Amino acid sequence: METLSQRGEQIVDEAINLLSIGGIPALTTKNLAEAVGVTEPALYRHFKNKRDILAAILNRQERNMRREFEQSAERCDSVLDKIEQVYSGIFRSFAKNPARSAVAFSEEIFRQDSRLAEQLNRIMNTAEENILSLLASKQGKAECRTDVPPEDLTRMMMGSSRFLATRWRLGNFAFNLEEEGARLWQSLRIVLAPNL
Amino acid sequence: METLSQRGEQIVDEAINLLSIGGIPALTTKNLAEAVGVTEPALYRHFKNKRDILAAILNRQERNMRREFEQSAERCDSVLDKIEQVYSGIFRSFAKNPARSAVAFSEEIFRQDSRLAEQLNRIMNTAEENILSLLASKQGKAECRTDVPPEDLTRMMMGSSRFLATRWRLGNFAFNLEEEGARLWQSLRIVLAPNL
Amino acid sequence: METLSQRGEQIVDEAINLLSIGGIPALTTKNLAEAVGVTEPALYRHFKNKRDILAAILNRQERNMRREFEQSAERCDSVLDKIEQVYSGIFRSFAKNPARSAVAFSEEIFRQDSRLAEQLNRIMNTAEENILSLLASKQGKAECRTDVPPEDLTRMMMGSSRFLATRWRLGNFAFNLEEEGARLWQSLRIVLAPNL
Amino acid sequence: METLSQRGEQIVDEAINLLSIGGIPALTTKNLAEAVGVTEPALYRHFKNKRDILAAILNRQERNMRREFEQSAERCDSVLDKIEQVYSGIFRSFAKNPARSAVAFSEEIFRQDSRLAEQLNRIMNTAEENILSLLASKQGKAECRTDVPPEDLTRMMMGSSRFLATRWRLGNFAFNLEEEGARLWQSLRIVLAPNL
DNA sequence: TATGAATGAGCGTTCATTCAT
DNA sequence: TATGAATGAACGCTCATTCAT
Repeated sequence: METLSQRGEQIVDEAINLLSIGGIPALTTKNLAEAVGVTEPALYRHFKNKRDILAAILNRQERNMRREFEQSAERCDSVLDKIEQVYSGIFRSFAKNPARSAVAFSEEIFRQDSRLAEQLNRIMNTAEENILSLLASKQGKAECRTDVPPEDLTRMMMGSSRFLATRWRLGNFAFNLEEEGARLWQSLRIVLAPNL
Repeated sequence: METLSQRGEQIVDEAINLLSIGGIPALTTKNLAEAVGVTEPALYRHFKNKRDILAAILNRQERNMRREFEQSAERCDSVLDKIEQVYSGIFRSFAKNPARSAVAFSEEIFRQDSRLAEQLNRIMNTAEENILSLLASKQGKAECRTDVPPEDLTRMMMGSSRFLATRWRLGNFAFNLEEEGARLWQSLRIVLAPNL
Repeated sequence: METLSQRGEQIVDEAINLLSIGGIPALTTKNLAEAVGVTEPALYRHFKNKRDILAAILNRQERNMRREFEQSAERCDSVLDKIEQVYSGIFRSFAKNPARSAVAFSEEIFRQDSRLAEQLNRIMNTAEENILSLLASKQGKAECRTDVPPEDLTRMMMGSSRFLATRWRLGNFAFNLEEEGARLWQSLRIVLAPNL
Repeated sequence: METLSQRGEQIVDEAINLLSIGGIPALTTKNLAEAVGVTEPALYRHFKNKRDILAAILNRQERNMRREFEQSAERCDSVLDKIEQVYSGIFRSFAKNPARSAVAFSEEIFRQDSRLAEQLNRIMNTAEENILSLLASKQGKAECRTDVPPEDLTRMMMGSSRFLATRWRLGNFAFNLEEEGARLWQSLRIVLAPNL
């Protein structure tokens, strides 16, 4: 988790960019060097190998996710508001830059390498735990039904949100993700509302 | 959609196998030919190119999915039972052959090629529509709450099920997918139950 | 020089066709079989290998050339008329089917194989000798200048005609070969006319 | 038309060599790399692809041709001398390295690719125009007959010279090209001499 | 007379990475 | 901190040809 040089950050920027635009196949050292404006060997000044670049992408992802949760925590009181805000934020950023959403769904690249897979798993765990701890709070229990385990509530929220985004990507961004996402969360709130 | 020769089917079998074990990077013509027990050029008697092999994998996937829905339709009366049965079937088959689950989550490989992406999208559409039409039936309306759009109910079912499988895969198959899946569906049934 | 079966002739037809349309790279056994409407191995019923197909093409070429000279010999009295007629016939057939002219200029393919090269050389020899013997005849001597060796006169006629066709091909058939060819022969007749 | 690195020039050298010795079939990246003494990928540091290597060969050809004309222009006064010198120079270099002549007659390889074909056409155009402009000069008009269009005179000179070389190549370099070439030009000079 | 299935050899090209400077 | 030059390994694919039927 050492901090990166400025060039290092730029490399990660461009790597994410390439991943967005052309998927894994586009993330070659050649393309990356070109995008950064240096030669290929220069990349190896900043990262031991390509895997480390992928790891750095995940680090960035993790940091962003953490920040998202922290910010939403400060902004509102309602637990469900906090969670929805995180997802509506994600939907908004995807909608603004559809290609960018590719990165979030590139699990399969990272799964090839066990260290990266673990890192990715940790990220999803963190997200899940964030939500779980919100639901477990006193306020969380007041806002949500308690007749089903909070783990399953979490899965419904995260799962349906992710699923919506997946469908949106696969369907070539044909529908309005933000609107549809808002509608989905309306439904989630009804469905997950406290039992009588 | 022409039917494949026996060799053709075998090639698809082995392709899925390779994809399961090592992901896309493992699905090379060399590995595939070796797995099938022929030389590389022999593959090209049965498929025009590698893309067509990927397309055949998706075809297989589609066929399987359709069959799953048809079989479950025959077996039980309850609409929710039918849907759950499809997913418990999937969970069971994943559990039996964890590596195999990779194929179901290889969306990003297929997204690189527009024709394949469309095919994949169609598959997911079909699954979604299958569920939607079950929910839209008279019996479906009786078994599920009607205060949220059926599209969102579908997303919750599909999304949370997929999410569970994703977590299972990312966590290296550490928990019992079938059990946890059953538990999830118990929760789904509670949450999606008719509003009094 | 055994005569070919009907299928054999058809194969040569289509081989010439392929050569015309796409040059040497297009003359693959796969393309050829497809054009003929059989499978690849079927070609080997009629020819021992690809080289023999090329040889058959040259045979065809040779036969055509011979016929051309024979026909022109019958038709007119003037020696120069006879020669010009052969070339204007060639120009006409090229103009009618420009692609076809490719075959006549595919020397380099044939040169790779010594047997084919020899065959090709024999064809050109025959043409040259045909012209030479016409020039050597009493009438030939009357119609042409005799202050330069007839070999060189021949080279000028054949060379400039071939050169014209080459330029036409390289320039993508941009000018009217028949017209320009007629003009060239007008000049040739002036230049080669009897001295004083 | 950027200038090549030293390695780049060496690659072109060896490419021409291979083309000379074994024709197009011999000009494979594998052979070329071997001839240069590097591995195949190294070629791609200097040329984007094989086509660009072919283009570089043509560039070299073009440069040589231009130089030839320039040098002959400086050396003598007579227009016909200048032209003959170019061709006797070509004959001499062919005679010195017979295989090398293959490159000059590899039109059909280059014709397969439209960009290369155009380049080749431009080369021949340049040669033709060089000669034409010499003939069109005041001195040219004095040295050559004017009762036929200079275009046709050019065709006779270029055509018969090329034809001689073609026959020489096809006949396996059996006769002395330089001598025979000199004889041909003697004849050309007689035939193309001013009409009294 | 033809086919379906396969093969050995080879193609041009790209990959991540290294080394000397 | 970067570059120019190169590499081993692999890629997807096509070639002419053969064999059993």
